[in-house]
Amino acid sequence: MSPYDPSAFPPFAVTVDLVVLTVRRHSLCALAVRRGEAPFQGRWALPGGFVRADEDLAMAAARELEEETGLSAHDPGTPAPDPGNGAHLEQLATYGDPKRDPRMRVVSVAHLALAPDLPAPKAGGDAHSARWAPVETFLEPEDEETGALAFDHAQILADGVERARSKIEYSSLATAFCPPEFTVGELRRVYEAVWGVALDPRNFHRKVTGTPGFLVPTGGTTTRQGGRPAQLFRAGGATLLNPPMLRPEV
Amino acid sequence: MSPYDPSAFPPFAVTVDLVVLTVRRHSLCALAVRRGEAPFQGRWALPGGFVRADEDLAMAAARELEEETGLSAHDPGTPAPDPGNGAHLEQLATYGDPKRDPRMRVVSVAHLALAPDLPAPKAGGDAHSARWAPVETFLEPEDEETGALAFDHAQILADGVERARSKIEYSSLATAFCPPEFTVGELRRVYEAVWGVALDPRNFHRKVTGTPGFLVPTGGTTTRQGGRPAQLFRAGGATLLNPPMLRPEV
DNA sequence: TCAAAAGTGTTAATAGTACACCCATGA
DNA sequence: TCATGGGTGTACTATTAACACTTTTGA
Repeated sequence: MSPYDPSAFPPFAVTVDLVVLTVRRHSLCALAVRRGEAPFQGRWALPGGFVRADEDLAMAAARELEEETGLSAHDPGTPAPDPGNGAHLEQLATYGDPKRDPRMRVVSVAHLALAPDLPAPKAGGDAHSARWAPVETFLEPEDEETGALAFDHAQILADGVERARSKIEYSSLATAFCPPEFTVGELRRVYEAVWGVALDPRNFHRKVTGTPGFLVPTGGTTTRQGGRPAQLFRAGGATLLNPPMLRPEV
Repeated sequence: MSPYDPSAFPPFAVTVDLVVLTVRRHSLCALAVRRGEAPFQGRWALPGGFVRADEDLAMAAARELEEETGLSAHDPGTPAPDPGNGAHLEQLATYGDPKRDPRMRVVSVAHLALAPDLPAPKAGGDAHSARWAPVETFLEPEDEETGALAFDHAQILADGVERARSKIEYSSLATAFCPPEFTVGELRRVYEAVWGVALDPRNFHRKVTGTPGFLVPTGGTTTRQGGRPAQLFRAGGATLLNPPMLRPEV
């Protein structure tokens, strides 16, 4: 066989699908859009679309993210250039089962985006309906109507959630769910929402403030959570946490 | 825009490329094949090929692996069904820069395979030349002739090596580099080769034998490494190590 | 008898856990 | 004044790192 014969190859469509996660009201939420056409018409799905002919995969994902949410994306490597409305974006995995789309052979390169809770709902470039809902709504749907994502999107979402849950253990990625300036308590509530556990506020405080490069104080304080004023922090330069945050068992 | 219009989409070729790693003579080695045709004719490249029209991505990767090495693949989830010549195989990442192949738009879904040192060299289904070489040969090539992989394969290899290096920290994946039965010392030399560090044999022994489910003794012993006879072990059922192996700094 | 690798014991330093306790604000 | 989170101190435990020491083989 000739492994690189350019003349004879089966044609594929390539799409990007997005797992967009945020933390709202103490729970981890994902963005879903309602499908306007067959197949799976009327069902909820992950946002996504075709990769264009001249476009890199990361570019396509960033474009789709911007179209759906108004968020600009920044690469994992570089710190947020636009802290106001930037989101973390990284490639997740690729899904290529021959039967995953009933119409044709589609390979989808899924991406994972993590965003702070958006003050503006969704900047709808398109007029289609979209919503944030707790990930359990889609992963353990009680009702086909409100849950049960189209295609293999439930699997993609599950993989994205798992990636987020494990990656905040050993990286500073949890700050991607926070506004540009945030308190230690707000960061702790992100961990609690993503992991679905309760953490000791005292030990958490010592841990994150004691990890060099994780948080840098801005000098300001806030009382937006009530109680004693809390120091405000920005995300520091460190991306890898050593030692990691420990996710409680059970 | 219509995100799922099946009639108008740019056609892509989809390939799988393989980062196949093994440990030989105390160093981490990768499999490369020599390209017989343009572009990059005569240069070394990662093994790979087109995904067929009716084939899943994992199937395509397993097929290419078998064609190149004679190794059967087993999924990360399931324990090796054929401990004799099975390899660990998992998806790595997808590379889709529009210019990564000068001929046409090719999206490559890279996979990572980890195999024990093969007694038989390579079962060449094809007659093309192939070789194992230390990963540094390709990642820091002193000479274009012997190193310098084709396309973006140096980046793919670097990503695969990084994945392997980090994953043996918190999983039992290092056993994929070992024969079906192995000693603690052999497992330690795998860690040392992959990380490029020296580990304390005494603490390593306590650590791996004390982690439940990591290793199960077979009852046999061997003196194939010289010195006092060492117990033989098989890989246990555990896939996640908690607490993880710690990679020394620097 | 010696070298080489396997394996055990011990100890000091480090890091995590569980809580008692105080602080600064708004209502 | 009280409730609410923010933040510090401290004792206890678990894990790691360093290394002395014994065991069992082949040469």
